[in-house]
Amino acid sequence: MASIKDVAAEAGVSVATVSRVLNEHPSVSADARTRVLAAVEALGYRPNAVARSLRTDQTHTLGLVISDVLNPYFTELARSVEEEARALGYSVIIGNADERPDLQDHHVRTLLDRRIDGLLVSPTDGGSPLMLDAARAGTPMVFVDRWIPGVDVPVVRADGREAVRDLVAHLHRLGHRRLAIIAGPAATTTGSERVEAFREAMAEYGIPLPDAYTGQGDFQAESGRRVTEGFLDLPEPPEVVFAADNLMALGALDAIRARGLRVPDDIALAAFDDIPWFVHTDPPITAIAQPTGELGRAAVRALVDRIEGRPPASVTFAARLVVRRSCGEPAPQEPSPSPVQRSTS
Amino acid sequence: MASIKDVAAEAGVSVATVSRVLNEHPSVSADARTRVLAAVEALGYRPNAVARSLRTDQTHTLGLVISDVLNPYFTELARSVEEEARALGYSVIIGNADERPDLQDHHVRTLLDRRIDGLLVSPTDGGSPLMLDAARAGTPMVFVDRWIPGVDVPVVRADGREAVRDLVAHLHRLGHRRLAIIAGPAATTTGSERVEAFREAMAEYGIPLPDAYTGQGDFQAESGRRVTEGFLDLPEPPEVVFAADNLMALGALDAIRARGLRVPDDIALAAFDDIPWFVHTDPPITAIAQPTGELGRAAVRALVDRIEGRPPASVTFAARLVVRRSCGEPAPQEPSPSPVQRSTS
DNA sequence: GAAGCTTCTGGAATCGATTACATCGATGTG
DNA sequence: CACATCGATGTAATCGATTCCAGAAGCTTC
Repeated sequence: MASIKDVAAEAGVSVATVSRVLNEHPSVSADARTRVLAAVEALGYRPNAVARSLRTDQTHTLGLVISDVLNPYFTELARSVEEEARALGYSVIIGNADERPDLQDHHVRTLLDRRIDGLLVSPTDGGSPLMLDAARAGTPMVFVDRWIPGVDVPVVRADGREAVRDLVAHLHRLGHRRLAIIAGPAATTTGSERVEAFREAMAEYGIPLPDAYTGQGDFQAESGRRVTEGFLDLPEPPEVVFAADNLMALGALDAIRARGLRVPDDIALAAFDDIPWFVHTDPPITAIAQPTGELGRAAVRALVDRIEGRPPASVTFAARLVVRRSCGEPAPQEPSPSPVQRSTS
Repeated sequence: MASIKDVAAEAGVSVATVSRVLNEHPSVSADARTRVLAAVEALGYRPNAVARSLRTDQTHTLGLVISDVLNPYFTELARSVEEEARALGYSVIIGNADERPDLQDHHVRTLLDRRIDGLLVSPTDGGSPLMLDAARAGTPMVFVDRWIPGVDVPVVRADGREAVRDLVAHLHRLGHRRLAIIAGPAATTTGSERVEAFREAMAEYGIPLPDAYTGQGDFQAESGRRVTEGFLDLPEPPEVVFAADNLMALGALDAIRARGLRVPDDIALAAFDDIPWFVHTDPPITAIAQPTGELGRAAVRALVDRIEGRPPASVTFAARLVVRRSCGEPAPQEPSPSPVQRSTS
């Protein structure tokens, strides 16, 4: 592959001049510029990003470490992150932690070794020493969706508290009193916050959340199935199961279906994180929707602000309840195209 | 961030010795080794992958350019690719083309600029000059899922011909005669092949595939909706709609639902590419399943073979029909956990 | 016509690693 | 004892860019 030296030779100038042309430095004669551009064209030359990064100490690359690519929520997040980053002149390298701290560490390490300019993380756990050290050492970093308390890193996330309260109100209005939750890992903020919000909202209606109705999941479908089976085995099973993410809701649906039970007649179901398929499941699932695209874009902007020396800001969006039929009430007319719509930018 | 020089100074040796220790070169004294390792530990030193790549001309990185991350099929593909690559000591950088040739080009260019060791592509179109040039110039490359005819690049894919024949047999047995298809872009192999296979299988039953029953989609949900609306507007609408991918099936479902029609009573639906959610849609959707994980892993192995100087081989897997209720017949008992199962490696 | 300014250009240092080659002391061999 | 061999180490070149610095050429200006 042609290097800058080849271009310089072909154009009859020095490598310094070639570099100047490539970087649009003002003091290059028109003549030299055209000769260089012609040589670039002739040789099909493309600058070596590796060499450039070594010299400039910038990779124009962001790392994004997410907890699970297979989760449509994170997929959409990743897409919007890449989109915004591209618009700002950055590439994105995605690391999929699969909810495993060791894998998360692997990716963080690999990304730091590559000297990415900044890191976007949705932590799987309380934060490994590696990540905390990096943050302390000044690696530009922003938490998105989930965060780690006590670390001085901007957070871009959605607050579901209000929406959870709306959900509990909705359930209460439908007459449900025995509400159960499939929680996420307590080590994640989204894992603990959603239970907290649920418990608090229930308290407002004087409903307790007994331990038996609090199942420990790990944000994966399989755990949703397991926990739901546990609920169904109880002497007095809950009337509603609220899954703290969409994959656990899928698992719950599997478990309910395996018993031959029906939603919402035998048991109601709701989920955190809305996805297009929820419109077409049997029945359509009531969910709490996050402005995922906004989240991703805001996170990138905050990170790039930090990288480029501007003060980054934490941002919190609001989530909102989307009522469908899985909790009992006939759904209101849903504007048909909305949940499938995608930004086509 | 500490460099190899700092480590050398700290350990009281030359950078060459440090490098030797790091690369497990045999001729290093035990004494020097321990001093270097201590210095590495003390400084928290991590080798700069950028500098290393520049010198060795290897990045230990694969590029993966897929057509659409939001499509669960490609998400799963990406996941298995990363998994296998990691096992073989490589990282993966994903580029999402969003079914747009210009974006595909952007990512191919960026990846080549970064001097990735090899490229895995599921082409969105017939192949831009850039990609073809790269292949011709000797960049290790493997096509996965989709490919470009006439280019000397190994292909790892699934052959759906047999499964499509099974599908048509299934539909015929149920009494359906007016079969329509929402095709993918003709520029993609999967776009044209699936229509071809469908047409041929129908021919075996003496059923024609009129133009009015062949809708042109682009593998996105919106096109599935649009095409399906066209079908429903026909004086004699089809009895079955077969969507060439899962997102277009989602769009079709939207369109059917918006008209207040029911599946399969008013119109039957089937899709190419099976996803976990198809078990829980209303009704569960009959689909053709690809061994997606196998595909990803085999593609990585072929690419790494090529990179490391071994002869790479094309591989073709078989797809299989998964019958559910969306075409009319009561579904056979489906082993409950299977479609949600994930490789936990 | 000399001095002082621009404008353009090239030489060379530099980023952080790897690695060919040279060196040096210790050991083995005839 | 002289010489070859071997293990351990350091020096320096190198990868492909960017960029500081110095110098050449062309203009102004007095």
